[in-house]
Amino acid sequence: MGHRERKKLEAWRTIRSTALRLISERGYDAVSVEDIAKEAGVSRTTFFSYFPSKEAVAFEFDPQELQQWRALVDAEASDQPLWEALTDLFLDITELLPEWLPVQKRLLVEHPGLIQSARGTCDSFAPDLRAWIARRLPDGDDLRTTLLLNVSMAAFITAVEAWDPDDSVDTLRDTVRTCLRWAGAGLAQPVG
Amino acid sequence: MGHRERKKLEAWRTIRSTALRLISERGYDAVSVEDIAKEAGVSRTTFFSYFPSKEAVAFEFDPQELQQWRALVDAEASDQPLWEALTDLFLDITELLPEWLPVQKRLLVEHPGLIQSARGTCDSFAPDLRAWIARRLPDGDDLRTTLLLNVSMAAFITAVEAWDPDDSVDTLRDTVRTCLRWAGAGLAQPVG
DNA sequence: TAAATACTTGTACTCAGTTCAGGTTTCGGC
DNA sequence: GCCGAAACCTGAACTGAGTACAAGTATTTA
Repeated sequence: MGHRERKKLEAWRTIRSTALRLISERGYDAVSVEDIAKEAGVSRTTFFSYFPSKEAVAFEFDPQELQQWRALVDAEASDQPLWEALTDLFLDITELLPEWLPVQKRLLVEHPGLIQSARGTCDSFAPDLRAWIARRLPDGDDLRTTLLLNVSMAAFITAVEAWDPDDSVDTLRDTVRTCLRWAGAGLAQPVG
Repeated sequence: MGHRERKKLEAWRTIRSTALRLISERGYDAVSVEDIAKEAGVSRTTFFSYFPSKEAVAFEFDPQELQQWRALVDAEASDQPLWEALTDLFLDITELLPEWLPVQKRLLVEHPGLIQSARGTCDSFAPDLRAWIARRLPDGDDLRTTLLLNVSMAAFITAVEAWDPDDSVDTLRDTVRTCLRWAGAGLAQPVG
């Protein structure tokens, strides 16, 4: 990892942590992009070269962690059934972001309007997941692929929504497992 | 329906149709709120008293149609199993918005960034649907209720995403039925 | 060391969204 | 029909997000 790349990641993390700290302290609306940039020792222009929007800075994935997760997806070659393997990939995601997750969740609780952009976070890993599902499904059934992707994400998001950030991340993982299991078993059935 | 209420609905519809027309003609980014307001014969301030944002004007439900759908939900008392009844409620939604749906879908195809706010449209009926589900589920199982809501919406959205706006709305309905059936049967199972 | 390339910065701009004070329209009671 | 209250519309002025760009600085490669 060259000097340049290292500095870039460092800057990314400085901006993100500064942003989440300020927002936790003062609330989302009371913090401007200019505040964040100034506090992170960077210009407003540079802020927008790292993050496409103010909302993104709160929810986007750490580039390195995302890369690690992508490697896991590519390497996934277990003999588990599709849905179980998919569940594990979502559990992997929760492993990658234990640091900021409680802060982000608290932010969401206080500011429900941000849920939309929090969901947008999924866009960063959805394409990889979609390709992975398509690979494991018989010949190009696009509708089924998209449905598996969207429904599994919905189950995942449901678990995150239901999770109390004051509880441990393990609690979240249990809920993720439950939601994915229920969705996999079929929601038309009574609880089983 | 008093004079006041009627005028308000009329203004709402004028603004919406003007907005969708201009956006179809020139593209989303090339139309400003000021353009829409001017063309609709109303002030910018008034625009924002009808719609919370520029994105909302393209996707929000017609208040009257939403009210009609709510009446359907409240009246729903068939002896169908939960998941079938839920499917019908989603099909009812597609019945309410045949007029603008193709335009909206074309807008989404050309401008994928708007998908987030299109999903936000669901927020207008989600609470009603949630209450309906909770009523039909054994004692306050919040997690299960939310999961049913989120997964059924995900299946619905999948169908809309997969739908080609040049096809008939009946095609969309078929896809909605398919997606809901698959999700209800359990996605861990092979296609059935 | 020098040229090419990537990154940062300040400036200036557009436009979404909010606030507010004042004017206009509609409504209910008489 | 008349009048006061309430709802509604409007223009003006403001904040702050996001973009474009030209000039400067650091990094890489040869």
